[in-house]
Amino acid sequence: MAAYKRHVDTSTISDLTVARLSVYLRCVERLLDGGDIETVSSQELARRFNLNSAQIRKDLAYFGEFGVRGVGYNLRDLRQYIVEILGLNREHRLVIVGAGNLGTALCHYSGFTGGSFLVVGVLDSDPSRIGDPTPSGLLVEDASRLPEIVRQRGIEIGVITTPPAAAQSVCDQMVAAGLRTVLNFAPTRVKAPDGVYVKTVDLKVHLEELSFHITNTAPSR
Amino acid sequence: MAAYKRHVDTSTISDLTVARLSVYLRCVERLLDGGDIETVSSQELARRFNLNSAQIRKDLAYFGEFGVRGVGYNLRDLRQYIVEILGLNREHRLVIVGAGNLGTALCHYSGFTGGSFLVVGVLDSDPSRIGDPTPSGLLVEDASRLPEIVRQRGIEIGVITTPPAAAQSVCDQMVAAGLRTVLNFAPTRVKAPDGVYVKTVDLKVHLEELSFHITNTAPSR
DNA sequence: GTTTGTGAAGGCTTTCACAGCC
DNA sequence: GGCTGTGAAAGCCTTCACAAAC
Repeated sequence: MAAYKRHVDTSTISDLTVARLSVYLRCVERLLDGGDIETVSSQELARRFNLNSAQIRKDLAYFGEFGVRGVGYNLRDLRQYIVEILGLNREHRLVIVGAGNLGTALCHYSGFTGGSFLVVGVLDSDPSRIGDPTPSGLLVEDASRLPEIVRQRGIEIGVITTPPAAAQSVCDQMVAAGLRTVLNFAPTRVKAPDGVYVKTVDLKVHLEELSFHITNTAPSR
Repeated sequence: MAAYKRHVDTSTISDLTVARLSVYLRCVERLLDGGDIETVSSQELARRFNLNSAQIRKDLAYFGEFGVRGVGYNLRDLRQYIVEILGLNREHRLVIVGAGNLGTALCHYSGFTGGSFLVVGVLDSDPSRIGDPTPSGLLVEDASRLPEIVRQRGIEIGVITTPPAAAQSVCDQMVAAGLRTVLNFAPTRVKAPDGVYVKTVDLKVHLEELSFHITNTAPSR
C-alpha cells in the first residue's frame, strides 16, 4: 500500500469533498463489517450507498491513486488511506461546554464520540449542575476552569451545547483557552478570529427543511 | 404586510437557500428577543451573524419583495414571511424510531423539537426498552406498531436514531407506514423511492471535518 | 472485458455592482 | 444619503466521457 499524496495542497480541497470522505469511510467500514468482500469499485459503492461513482473517484484522486484499473479499491487499504487523510489515526480530545440535554447525550453517544474522538470534559456555568454525573461517568465541572482543563488534558476540540445567548461568549472563552477548532450546536452563528475553524450544526435547520418540502411538494399522485 | 409570492416554483429553490432561510429565521428571532430594533438591513444582518448580504437579499427575493429600499426589512414581518415559506405556521408531528441515547435526548431537546415540531412517539424494537419513560414523559413503544401510530397520531416526519444496520429497514417501514419525509441520524445512507424525501445527518462527519482541519492546517503563526 | 483517473463540459451557487426606489 | 432587488460575471462543483491501465 503506497502512501497517499502528502504533498497535496489541502487548501484547494473543498469542505464538501472532506465531508464526503467521511461518508465514504462509513461505507467502507460497513462493507468491511460484512466481511465477504475485499475490493469494491466506485460503481458498486455508488450503487449500494446512493452516491455518484465519478464523484467518489474524483474525491479520492485528489489524494492519490488508491485504485487499480479494472479492479477497484482494496477495502482495507482504502479505509487506511481515508483514516490518514482525515487525521483519524490519532486521538482527538473534546470538551463539551453546556451540560444540558444535548451535551450530556453527546458525551456518550457512540455515533459522535467513538473511534478517535474522546470526550474528556463536560462543563457548565450553572453551579447547580456542577458535580452531576454524566452518562459516560464524567462529572460536570465548572466552566470557569476551561483554560486549565484544556491545557492539562490536551484538548483540541471545543463543543458548544449551550443556549444560543451564551454561545458567542463560550466560543470566545474557548479561543482564549487556546482551542482552534470549535463545533457549535447552539442555534446561532458565532464569530471567531482567523485561524479558528468554527463549524455550526443547527439540528432544527434540518427539520425546517423537511417542513419546507412537506409544505411545498404536491401530495404524491 | 403583503403576502409572499405563493406562485413561486419551489422546485427551482435550492436546498441551500432553504437551509439559509432557516438560519435567517433564527437570526431574526434573536434580534426580536433583543427587543430594541424593528428593522434590519441585509448588511446589518450579515455583519452581526457572519453572513453575506447579497445572498440574504437574493434568497429572500425568490419569495417576494419583503424589504423597503433605503430602510431594510421589518423584523416582525420578515419572521412571519419565513415562517410561512418554511411551513412553520402549523404543527408537524414526529415519530422517533430508536430509543437509544440520541433518540431519547432529541425527544425533549428544545433546539430540535420546539416551535412547530412535536414528538408524539418514541419507538424501539428491543422488548426490554418498551415501556421505559423518556425524559419528555412519553413511554417507549413497540416499533412494530409504527403503522397504526403514524395513522392515529397524524405523524408526518420519521426520525431514525437506530444503529446503522437497522436504518434501511426502519426507513422502509416508515415509507410503508405512509411517511414521506424522513430524517436519518444513523451513520449510513438509506435509499427510498421517488417522492420520499430523506435527509441524512451524520454527526460524526462534522467531527471528522474538524480532524481534517486540525491535521492539515499549519499551526497558527 | 472492466475500472480508474482526469480533462472538459455543463450546471449550479455566490458575489459583484448598479439601476431603481425610498 | 441609504438599501433593495437583480442581471451579469465569476467562481465552484458535479457529471460526462474516454484514454490509460489492468
